[in-house]
Amino acid sequence: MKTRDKILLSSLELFNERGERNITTNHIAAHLAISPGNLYYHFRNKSDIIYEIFQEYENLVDYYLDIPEDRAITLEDLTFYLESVFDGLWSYRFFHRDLEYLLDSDPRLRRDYREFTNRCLAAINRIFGKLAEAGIIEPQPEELRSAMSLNVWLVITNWMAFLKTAHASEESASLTLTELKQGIYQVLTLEIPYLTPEYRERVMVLREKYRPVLPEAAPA
Amino acid sequence: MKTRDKILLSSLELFNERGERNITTNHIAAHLAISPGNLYYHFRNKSDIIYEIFQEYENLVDYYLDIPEDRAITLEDLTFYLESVFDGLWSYRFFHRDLEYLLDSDPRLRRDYREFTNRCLAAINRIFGKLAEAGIIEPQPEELRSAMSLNVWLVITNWMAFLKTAHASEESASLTLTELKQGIYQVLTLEIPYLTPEYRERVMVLREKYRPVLPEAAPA
DNA sequence: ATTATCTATAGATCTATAGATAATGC
DNA sequence: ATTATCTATAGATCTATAGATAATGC
Repeated sequence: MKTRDKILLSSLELFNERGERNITTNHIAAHLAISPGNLYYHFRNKSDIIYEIFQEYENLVDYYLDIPEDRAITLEDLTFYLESVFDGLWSYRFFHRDLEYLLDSDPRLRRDYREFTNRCLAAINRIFGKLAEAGIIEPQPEELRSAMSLNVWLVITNWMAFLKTAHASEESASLTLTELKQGIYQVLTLEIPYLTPEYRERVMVLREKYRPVLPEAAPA
Repeated sequence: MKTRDKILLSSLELFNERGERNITTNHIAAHLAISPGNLYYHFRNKSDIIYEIFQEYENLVDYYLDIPEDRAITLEDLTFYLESVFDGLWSYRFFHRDLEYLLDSDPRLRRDYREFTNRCLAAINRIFGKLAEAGIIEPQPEELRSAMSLNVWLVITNWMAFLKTAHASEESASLTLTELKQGIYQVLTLEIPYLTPEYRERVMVLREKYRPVLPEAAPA
């Protein structure tokens, strides 16, 4: 593998494990056993590395959220979308952790991320529309559907922070992909009141598979 | 005012305006026109300053979320709780922005914040219970009520990040308390399907007051 | 010839303390 | 006497570059 790609890969790994804020260009170079000078030969600075990693993330999610126009949607499709989005969040989990700082530091990233969010919201909205067409949920007015889509997005993008800050009783290192996917339980909770009688039971069974194991309130 | 209190106040102000990550002990001292040495006379380090500020935040929210045991809850109470929580978020808005890093840096804060979250979740849960008692929403099984409470919490604590990252078209500095409170619209959206016929219209009118003005998709 | 890499380092911070001095409260 | 403050600074990073050297591809 080319050094340039190794830098991107190691950076992602280190960012995910220890947080972007805790990783400097020195750390990345040291981890790869190359000189800092070499790293700066391939990238102008840390921001450029992050920007490229974001573009990978964006492409991945865009690819998964490509909603078919020509056919009806199924419960299996819905499961796939949810699983994929949480897979993406997991692989690039450093990103949302320091999102605000990253966007403040790089105008390109701010612009791209805003558009990315809009695409995701539009995709969620379209999924709600197709779920209604498929008779899985009751159709809702556009106004409500948009607000619901936004709530889905807020729950999805905040679930990991919740796990890392409130759930984990000790070090945050212990977070697993399985726990992360329990966020699907929370997303499906949002849809319960809108389910059609025909699908209600099937969705409840699906939801049950992701039930989070919440911690006891910590002892005083 | 005592220098110690001035340090706490200025720190909060600077953290909120420019982000905790961008503010060093030097910045705080310079802003107050005192020497760094003086700052370190009053606080052992930045973490200690943040910990005290968190305790203020915690006390404020605990005070607002004191749910009365002896009487029924009204729609005005609900409005008060929602407004208060967003007021608290606004006053200490730096906190959630860098939450994960802050908790990783200070075990006391991690422990306290976890308990704080649990108290907030319990309060939301209790509010749902009392709303049902008051005939504002339909009663729901405990299982569902807990999941709903968690979703409310996820929406509340992520709304500001959404505004700052996706909504704001230019600099993040422009965020206002009014925009922040439009998060109430999103929270009330979660409750719509559970409203009783008697209260449905009144809650919809209340919700309408907080309707967010969402941005157009940015031009390419 | 061009591309990739290393060594060495300047310059910019930041944290935190030691030690001297000034201000305050009995 | 005690509390509050300042000056000065050591020590630890981190970013980013200049300039030399090594490796690679025609």
